[in-house]
Amino acid sequence: MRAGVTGRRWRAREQYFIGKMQEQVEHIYKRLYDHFGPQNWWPGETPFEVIIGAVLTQNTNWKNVERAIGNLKGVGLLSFARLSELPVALLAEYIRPAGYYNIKAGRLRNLFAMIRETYNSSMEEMLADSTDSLRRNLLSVKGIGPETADSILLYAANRPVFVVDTYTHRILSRHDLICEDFGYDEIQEFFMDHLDPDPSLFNEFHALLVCAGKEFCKKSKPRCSDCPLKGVEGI
DNA sequence: CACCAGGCAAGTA
DNA sequence: TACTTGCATGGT
Repeated sequence: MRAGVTGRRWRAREQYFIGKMQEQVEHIYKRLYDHFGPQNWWPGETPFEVIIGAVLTQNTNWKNVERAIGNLKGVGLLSFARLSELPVALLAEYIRPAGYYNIKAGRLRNLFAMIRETYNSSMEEMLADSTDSLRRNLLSVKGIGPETADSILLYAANRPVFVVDTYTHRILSRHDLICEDFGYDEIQEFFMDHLDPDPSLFNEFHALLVCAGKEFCKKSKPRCSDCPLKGVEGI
């Protein structure tokens, strides 16, 4: 009996904090949206282009990625059939502007091999797989980590998966919304536990965080004076 | 000139 | 397990 009452109180208390956290996460989104407006991130014309972009943008400015993709597009190589047959040294040359071009050429080849073996070289088949299965298969590829995998899931496959990047970690920890030592999965949970699983919301939210990071949360500027999240703190 | 960008894996102790 | 290093171009 007493245990029941305690349990109820504990649950009520827990519900209260979950509610507060939800408000907080939605509040962050609203602040960013009000300040930056809709981003409408469509990082490619086709799912395949989005996938290539996701790998090429690893620790790299998007502007450089556009150049690399432009090179491939310019010679009509931007399809799985053409690109997966291209010799790795040649692929590296085309994507040179994206930096780390030898590493990334190898990573793309690893990804192509997985698509060939697991999804019969079919984009359609791959994009029709379940979110969990596709994520596992992407993570099994050498050179595809959690952020790249989740970017593909969200931006190419339109799945409700929150993408975490260095800006996300930096912004949240500087505002004491998460612990500094939170890892990728913990940060992802922070969002996914408190938001409706809506791909377009996750898409916009991630884009807004990147936008805010670029302007107000540089590595070199420990504190920023007029960031749109000023005053927002953890509970 | 220095520092940074929408990471990831391999090496070291 | 926890920390460090290599990978590389192009912009500020």
